[in-house]
Amino acid sequence: MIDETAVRLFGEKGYKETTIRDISVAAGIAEGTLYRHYESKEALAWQLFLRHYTALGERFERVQRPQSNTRSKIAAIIRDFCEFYEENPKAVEYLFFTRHGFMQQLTARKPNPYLVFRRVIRNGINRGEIAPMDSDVATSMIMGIILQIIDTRLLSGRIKQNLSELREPIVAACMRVLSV
Amino acid sequence: MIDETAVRLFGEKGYKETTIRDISVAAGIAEGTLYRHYESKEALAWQLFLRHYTALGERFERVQRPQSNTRSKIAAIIRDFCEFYEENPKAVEYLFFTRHGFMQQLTARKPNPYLVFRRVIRNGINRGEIAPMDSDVATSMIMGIILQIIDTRLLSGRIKQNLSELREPIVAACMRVLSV
DNA sequence: GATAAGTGAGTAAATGTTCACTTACAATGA
DNA sequence: TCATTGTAAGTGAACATTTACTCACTTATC
Repeated sequence: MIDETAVRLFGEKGYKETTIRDISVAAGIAEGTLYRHYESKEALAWQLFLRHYTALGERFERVQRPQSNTRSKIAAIIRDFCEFYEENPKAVEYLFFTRHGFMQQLTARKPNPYLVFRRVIRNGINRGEIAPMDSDVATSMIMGIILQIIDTRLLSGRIKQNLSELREPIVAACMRVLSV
Repeated sequence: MIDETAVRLFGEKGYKETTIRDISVAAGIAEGTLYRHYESKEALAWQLFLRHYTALGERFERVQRPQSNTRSKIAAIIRDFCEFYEENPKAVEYLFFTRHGFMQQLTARKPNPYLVFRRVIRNGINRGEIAPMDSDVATSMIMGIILQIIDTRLLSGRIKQNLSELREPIVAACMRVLSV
């Protein structure tokens, strides 16, 4: 309960603007209770970030592996991202839209969605299944397409469809970016 | 001096994590001085946001107008965005990466980069110069491609090139997304 | 009965804002 | 030309509020 509430509030309002009081009230516990589970607000935020980021990386790895060619690997990851968002939108908002400094603190040891994605793209380029290009640039472009749609939906409300309804147009656009 | 310093700090650290003290020290003024120019910290942040967001919208309008077809209008806007970022990276970071709630408070009265971009895309679709698609989704995809490259560069340092070096690959990728 | 989990008033530090006072300077009048 | 006056800008100590965190004490669980 603490964890879900904290992720939700961090995602909705941001780290700094979410207070321990906010979390404890929303989770229905006392402020002191939180410190039985986490050493500090910072430790709470970091552990939640790492847990969800790693979980997403593991999912990406799991869905791309059984696919035989680059095109279907990439499509599988994008579809999985859409699904993950529908399951846990607040986690995605927390991971990608909150300006915690946690991205910089990541090591390559644990599953990392960005790196999984990049490896698939890089392999695709090496095998000649994708037009040659900088793999970091390509990965950023693809992630940007997805994330900005989510962001526009959230902030402006101009996009009315669910992400799952937009899944195939997103896949198609990403394929065009990679010329695959 | 106050304005430049505030935009820089808001962009680097975020609104909430930037204190009045931070700004006044960095700008070399007393804390009280700030309140001779702005009514509150919130008013400062909002006015700076509006000023830069409007300026970007005006630029987009100015560079797209003389172009004769949709393809070159879009290319002109994207190139101008890259240029704007090189001129004032902190402003871009503040406008697009800081989770202020200001996007929601915008009216359509003043020049708005998103809406300029969307209108060009929409007109292109109506004239048959772009494949039919939801114009909000298309606009988000294009902006996402650019913004995520900036973001990855900033947060992970994996992308080493300047944005201007990546300008033409970005334009090409956006064209492919719009099938134009 | 021992260990873990829960509680919430209390604490010290941080932060946005105020205000009485000072400085800068342009306009006015002799 | 100099003195006077009015206005805007600058200053930073003081203030009230917020906030992360602590701790002595209680409750639950095995």
